[in-house]
Formats: sequence, C-alpha cells, structure tokens
Amino acid sequence: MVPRGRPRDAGVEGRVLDAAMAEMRARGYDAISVDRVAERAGVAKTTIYRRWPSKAELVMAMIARLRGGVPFDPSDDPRHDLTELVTGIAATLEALPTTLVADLTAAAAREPRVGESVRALWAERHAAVTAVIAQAQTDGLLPGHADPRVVVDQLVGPLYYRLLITGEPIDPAYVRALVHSTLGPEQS
Amino acid sequence: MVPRGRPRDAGVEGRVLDAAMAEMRARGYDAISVDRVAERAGVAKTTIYRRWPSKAELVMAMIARLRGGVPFDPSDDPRHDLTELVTGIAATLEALPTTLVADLTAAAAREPRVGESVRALWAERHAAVTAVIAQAQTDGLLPGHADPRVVVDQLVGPLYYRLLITGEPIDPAYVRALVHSTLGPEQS
DNA sequence: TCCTTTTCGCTACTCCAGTCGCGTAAATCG
DNA sequence: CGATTTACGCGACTGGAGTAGCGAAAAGGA
Repeated sequence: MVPRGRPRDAGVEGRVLDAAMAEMRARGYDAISVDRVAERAGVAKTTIYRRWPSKAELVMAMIARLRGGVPFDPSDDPRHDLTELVTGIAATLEALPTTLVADLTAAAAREPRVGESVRALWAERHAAVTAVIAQAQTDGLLPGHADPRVVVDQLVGPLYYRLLITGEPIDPAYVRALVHSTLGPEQS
Repeated sequence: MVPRGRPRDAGVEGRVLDAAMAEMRARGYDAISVDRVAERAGVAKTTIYRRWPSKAELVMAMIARLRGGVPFDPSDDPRHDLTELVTGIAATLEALPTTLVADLTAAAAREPRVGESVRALWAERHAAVTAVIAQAQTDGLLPGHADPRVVVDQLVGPLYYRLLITGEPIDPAYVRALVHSTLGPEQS
C-alpha cells in the first residue's frame, strides 16, 4: 500500500521538532515563533502547519518526544512508592518552564485533541499511583473509606495547584508532607 | 490634593468592562478582541491600554468586579464548614468557562502582576479554609500531624486539577468525597 | 513518455496584541 | 488670560498565528 504522490520528506519532522526545542530553550514558550522555527529548520511555515494544525500541537509533539519510559517497580512499602512516584511527577513538572505548563494547560482546555495528548502523557504515572493506593488499602495500610481516585487527586492535584496557582515551591519536603498527610504519620 | 491635568473620564472604566463582559459572553475568552471592546465601549484602544497594560489584566479587572463579598460564618462543625467553603470555591470555578480559567492561569504564570491579582481574588476564601482546618486540629477533630497549609492544598488543589488537567466533573459528591477523605469517615 | 497525485516552497493575506507619535480637549496654576 | 499638565482619539506601525493560492518537485501508473 504505497501512497501515490510525492512522499513526505522524512527529515522534516525531526528537523522541525529539533528547531522548536532549540527555540524554546533559547527563548521560552511565548517566544516560539512558528516563522522562526520554520526558518531554523529550513522549511516553509506552511509545511509545518500541514503536519501540526496549531502551535500548541507542535509543542505537544515536541514534549511527547521527550517522554521516556518511566521505570517503576512497586516495592511492598506504599509510603516509599508513593513518595517516589509523586517526586517523579513533581520533578517532571518542575523541569519545564512554568509558563510552558500553563500554556499547555490553556491549550488543552481550548482544544480537545491537545487535552487528550496531555492526559495520555500522564496516564501511565497516574495509573501507577492509583494502583499503589488501591494495594495499600487492600493491605490495610491505608484506611479504606476513601475513593482511590480521590486520593490520587489529593496527591497530584496540589502539585499543579502550587505550580500554577499559588506559585509556592514544590520541594522534597512538600512531597513528603503530602504523602504524610495522606497516609498518616510514620509508624516505626 | 487635586491632580493637575485633564481628569480621567469617569465613565470609561465601567463602559469598557461592560463591553468586555458582553464580548466574553458572546464569543468566549479567545475571541475577546481589544479592538472590538474599544469599539463597543466607544473608546480608543490606546485608552484601554493606558488603564490596563494587557488583555489579561483587563479580563482580570472584569472578573474582579464580579466577585461579591463571600459571607461565611464558621459554625462549630468543621465538616460542614469545609464542605460549604470548598463547594463555594468549586461553584465559582465552574461558573466560569474552563478556557477562561486556563487562560487566566497561563496569564498569571507569565505575568507576575496578574498572578498577584488572581491570588488576591482567592485569598479570603483560602484563609477561611486554613482557619477552619487549624481550628479542627486544635479541637482534636482532625489529626494534628498534618500541616494545615498542606491540607488546604489537598482540598482545593484537586478542584483545579480536575477542571484544568483531567477534565473530570466536579459535582457535590466529589466535594463531599474530598472532605470525607480529609477528615475521615463520618462519626455519627 | 505523459498524466495524476501529493508534497513543498513561496508570496500574500487577515486578524489580533501591543506600541508610538501626534493633535487636541479638559482641567489646574499663575 | 496664557502656560502647563494630563487624558483622549486617531492613525500608523511591528510582529506573530493561521490561511489561501500558485507553481514546481517528486513519486507512481499507463
């Protein structure tokens, strides 16, 4: 099933995403101009819009390329596992410029397809958190009265809240406090 | 202490904010064009920019005008108080178009002054939540091991998280589940 | 080889945010 | 009164997102 016409230049996608990444590192999200990306990649602006229908989707593709597999093997210590998972999510969020996260959030709210991409990006990790919580409940390490999905929200939601709304720092101590507040005090 | 030159036209502010509100209702945040707002208000665009340095701040002012005082008198039932406070916050968030909240968030991340305004908008309610939690702890109704500020984040953060990130619904049952998960099961 | 199909580069365009400079209107001060 | 100060309207401008149309290039098929 070979397509008919002129084939797409295989190098374009990589060159454009590289150029977009370089632009973002150099100037931040706002200043990513599709015109400049096109120029840097040696490609016409229209070619970019033929592949990615908006700047937001272009940036999404750029981010998605970064996402490596996140290895995680659950131990039998939910406290440790949760701390590790939440720390990983926090680290990923903090590694990106805040304005980028905020702009992607806005783009996700505006365009459902971007929203899907963003959610897909996190799905794996959030599922892992949910699984650890459910396991902790069946093991009796966590009171069973709460909906695991709510607990996930209470562990992950505050990260976004601090990052996007209050601007307060997200440090290891904060992550520990979150897990602490969720699981109750350490019992040694 | 009367200022020197030509006084500002007192009607301008109201007319512009009314026009902006009308534009937002008619078309949504994206489509609020400062040019159209200016035309609708019968005012030059430059006059708008003299008062509000960016479109985001203009919209902020528009929102701030909506915020009435939020009456709240604490009872001696923290569960009830928290439910009421969080429900109020959720209702306010849900009353606004999601894209508007997301765009304001992005604007807040980009421009510190907008961030200040947004935080000021919520300060009163968040302080009330913090106070209720602290009171519940001293009363022994809530385990004292958690930092009240963290608990606030865990009550309020999930609202933003659902609204902006996962897109899941925020209904009364969810708010109850949040409070429930925080305070522990009802003891009757 | 010629025809069709698809990609690509290019130019030109619309719309919007935000800025600048100018002429003028409305106030105060002397 | 005139001089000064500030607000305002107006028009022109920059730069960026996204679109439209055209001609040329690169493939496959007859």
